[in-house]
Amino acid sequence: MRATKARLVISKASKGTFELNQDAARVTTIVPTRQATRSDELRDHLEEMILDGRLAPGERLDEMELSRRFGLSRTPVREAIKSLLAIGLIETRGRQGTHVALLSIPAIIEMFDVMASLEGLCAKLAARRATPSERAAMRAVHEDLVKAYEGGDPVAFYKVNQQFHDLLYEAAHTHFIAEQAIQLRRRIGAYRLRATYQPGRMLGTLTEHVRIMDAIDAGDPDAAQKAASDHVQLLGDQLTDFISSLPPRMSGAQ
Amino acid sequence: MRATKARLVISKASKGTFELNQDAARVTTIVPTRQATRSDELRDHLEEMILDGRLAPGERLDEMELSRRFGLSRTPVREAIKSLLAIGLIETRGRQGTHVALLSIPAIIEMFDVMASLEGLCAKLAARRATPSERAAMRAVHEDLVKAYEGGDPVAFYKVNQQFHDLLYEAAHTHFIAEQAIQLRRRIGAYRLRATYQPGRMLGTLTEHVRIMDAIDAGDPDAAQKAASDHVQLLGDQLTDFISSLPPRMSGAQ
DNA sequence: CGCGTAAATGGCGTATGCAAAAAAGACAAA
DNA sequence: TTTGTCTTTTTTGCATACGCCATTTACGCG
Repeated sequence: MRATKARLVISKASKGTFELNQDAARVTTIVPTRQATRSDELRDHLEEMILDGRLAPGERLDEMELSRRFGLSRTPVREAIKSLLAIGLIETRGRQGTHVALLSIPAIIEMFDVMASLEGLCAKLAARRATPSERAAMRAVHEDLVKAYEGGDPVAFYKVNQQFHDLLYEAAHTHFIAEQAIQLRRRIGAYRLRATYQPGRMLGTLTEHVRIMDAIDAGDPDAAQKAASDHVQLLGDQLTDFISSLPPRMSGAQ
Repeated sequence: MRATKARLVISKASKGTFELNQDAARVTTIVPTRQATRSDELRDHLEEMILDGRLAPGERLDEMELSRRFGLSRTPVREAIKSLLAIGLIETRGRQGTHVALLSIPAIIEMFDVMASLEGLCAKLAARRATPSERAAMRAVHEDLVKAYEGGDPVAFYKVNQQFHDLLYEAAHTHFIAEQAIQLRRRIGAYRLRATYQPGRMLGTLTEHVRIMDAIDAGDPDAAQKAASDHVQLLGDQLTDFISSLPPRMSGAQ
């Protein structure tokens, strides 16, 4: 198989380019983002598949099958798998191949605990550090979220909601914490999406977001921390209630 | 280079065996732990080298050099690197190879913030869940810690202190949170050791530990959470003060 | 003497082949 | 029927080879 063979373009082409980092009006630094390798693309693609449920928890990831399916050799496949292994999204069971990680319900609860802490930290910092434009951006996205709610589109709601939280991380001006939060969000993303469908959750989200934004605007770090933490905790509670109510076979959790 | 060539046994031989998981008196599940591959060994070894400073922040990791040095081909080296990349211990700068991650001071501060949250969560859970024997074990290790303090041995103190925190995680009966805490502790471990040498830190640690244990014994989750969180936060504050006081060249942080 | 362009070199990403180990299956014996 | 062992097959782990890209260096031209 040579380079002439049709190469599958796996995911978004947002990589392999340059990011223009316009700090001030004058300086324009060019940060060369490493162009995505096939291994990177596959990793992102697999991650996406896991998160949106195309790869169910427990499902097997066969190296050769993936090679065939995506038209590359086993080497990049193995490297992608190694990455996902290190994050904890997948796990190896002896010699029986690698499988999408199964999350126990206690583990999910713990994850939401941690997530709540992280979001709380971000909100606390945002209350101290957010610029006026960042606050405005959050309000603006919140308007979008209201629209998505009124439109009754859970998927759009889920996406816009994610934007809101991204803005929160940005407003906190953190690097490590935001990174951890995003990584954790990925791990529980598959479950989190389901929570959106819970009755009353979308409306609850809206009011909770307002509470967070108000605290940030008021410059009250403690209130912001509590508001954000509670927000995530409520989500987690509702989700775990939901999962617990399902028959074990359907829950996707062992 | 064939298998006959002398193979470097890199690290602890704790893997490649079976773990007996005796749940009750009757059931004995056997969890086959995958035997450590060369890639895994190298990953652990590199991680150790990074943490104890043999690989300095910013130092380059050359694939071929590592292959030569450890007597294996580039493939397992690359896989080990991929794993460390995913964790964030190393990073790739453009096309110039991979380097040990440089931690900025703000990043270190954030890490201690997160660490404080995680420890707080564990303490909170421990206050609710710790068994009498677990509480007793913490007291016992604390006695060792006092002895290490009286003996004036910072390295021993550091190690026993780590034991204490491990016991805290255990008493919390968590899996995910403890895992996260340990992983994070590894990332800031190199800096944390230095904090032990700060004047008054060892004594402070002792009194703070007592506060944590008292809260746990009293069954007061909130007090335990705050005590543990404050404990880590104090450590972090003192450490960042110390690092900030160093000339930039010596700090190991950019 | 400086700058731009082209060749060279070093390193990285990917493909492929081989060997070993473990799981699965078949067959025989108790 | 069940169990134990041997064989087969599947799959993983590692080594090696090759092509490409980027950086660097050297040479020529202005």
